[in-house]
Amino acid sequence: MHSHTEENYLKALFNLANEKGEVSVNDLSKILAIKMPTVNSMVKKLAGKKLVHYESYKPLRLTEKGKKEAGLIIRKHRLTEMFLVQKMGFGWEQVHEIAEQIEHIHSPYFFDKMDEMLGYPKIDPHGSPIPDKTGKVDWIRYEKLSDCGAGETVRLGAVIHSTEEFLKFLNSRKLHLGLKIKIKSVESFDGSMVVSYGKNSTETLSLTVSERLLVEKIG
Amino acid sequence: MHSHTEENYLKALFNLANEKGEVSVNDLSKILAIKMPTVNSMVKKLAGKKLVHYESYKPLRLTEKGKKEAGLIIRKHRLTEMFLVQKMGFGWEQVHEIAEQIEHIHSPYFFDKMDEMLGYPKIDPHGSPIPDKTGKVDWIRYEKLSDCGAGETVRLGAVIHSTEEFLKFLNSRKLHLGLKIKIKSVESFDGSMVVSYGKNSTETLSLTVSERLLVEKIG
DNA sequence: AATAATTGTTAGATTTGTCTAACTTTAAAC
DNA sequence: GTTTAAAGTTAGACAAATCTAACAATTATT
Repeated sequence: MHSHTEENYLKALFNLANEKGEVSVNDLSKILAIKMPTVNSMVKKLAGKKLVHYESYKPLRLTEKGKKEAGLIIRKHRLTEMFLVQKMGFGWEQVHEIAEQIEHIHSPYFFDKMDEMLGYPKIDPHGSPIPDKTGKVDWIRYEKLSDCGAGETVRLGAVIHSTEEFLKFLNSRKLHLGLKIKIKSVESFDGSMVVSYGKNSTETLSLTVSERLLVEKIG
Repeated sequence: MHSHTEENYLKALFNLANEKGEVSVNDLSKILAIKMPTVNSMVKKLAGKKLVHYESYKPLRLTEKGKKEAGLIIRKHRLTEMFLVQKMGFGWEQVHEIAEQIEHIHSPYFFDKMDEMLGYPKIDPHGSPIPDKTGKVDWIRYEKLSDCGAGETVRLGAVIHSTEEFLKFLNSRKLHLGLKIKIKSVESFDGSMVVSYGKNSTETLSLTVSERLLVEKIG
């Protein structure tokens, strides 16, 4: 089908589009750690395959075909992460690197089997939605914890920009998906939040952290 | 570490050496479906990395380093096959293609976890030995069923040249590892064998089949 | 032993994905 | 509204892994 390399470009385009809206050659270059001229020639190649809409000096956009392909790769990535956590006992902070490689495996049976064993999960271990078999993503509308106010109670639904570093930090604070969090107060000058969750503990979360936690309001 | 391509050459060299003793550029070329000049330049490159002993017009030999690297790749392949069969419910005829891809994943944790979940298996689903963590293989000395005689009773220990086609054939005859087989007679003119196993069944196995079944004599 | 067939090697072209250097266009700053 | 900075593009080089064509060495055949 597509090369390992092409798949990485598609995936990066997909993810960047969902984070920032418009995607530039420069963004792609930074995220992939590949120089701009290389990216430029590659997106032209992808445009030739009708995976990307490309016009000089204009933002990059995936075609419908490109979105579907990207969605299917991300599906493999997220199913793998879920499998690694649920069936192999890895921590949510350990699975990205491995899934990054396994997502390129070509074998419908393999991923279908994972899906089946996992009971057709809708989200991955970080709360991100798993695209369906057509590559379509069912976006869950969460809001950032940082956009919530004092007195509100929320449930932690997903984590974004989930680097190993950040996930280890969350582990150390016993912060996990599904956790009910009460916002006690918000410091207006630095945006830090005092919250409580779990065993009566009281914790302070910096804005850097609360911006990366996606929640739904409850009660 | 090494490229995907290099790993495939090492694995092929290792397997060929264990099947035929000496390995030629031509053998490698055929097994990898890569033209001889390409193979020639590649083995020189591997020689440059001290993985292969190379001299013009002489048979190819893996160095100790090469054997170790190859053993570790084969370890990953066979652990994966075992995992797919034991933990994911695949049939022994379905796992080769998938393992062929997963063997190139770089992640000690991933394979260690498989190993642990499987209880540190010594053989794969086809009876081939799984190299240890240093890449060393503990060869099991089986003999071919075709080398056994009438009246002998044997246990099926391994299958060689196990293509999907062949394994499906074995499935259809209910032939599986560990099965006790009694040799009733051997046709001298074509080498075919009349055997019995399982539920009193009587089967005839062609030489083509009995040459690919490795057994140990029992009682 | 001479000849034919097979195997191995060399040389040079091709593709993919990368780079650097130089130039152009668009956007930002003053 | 110039000028400067950032982003984008073009051109050309390069490494990895492949190929074909031509030639050389070894092995097999008669």
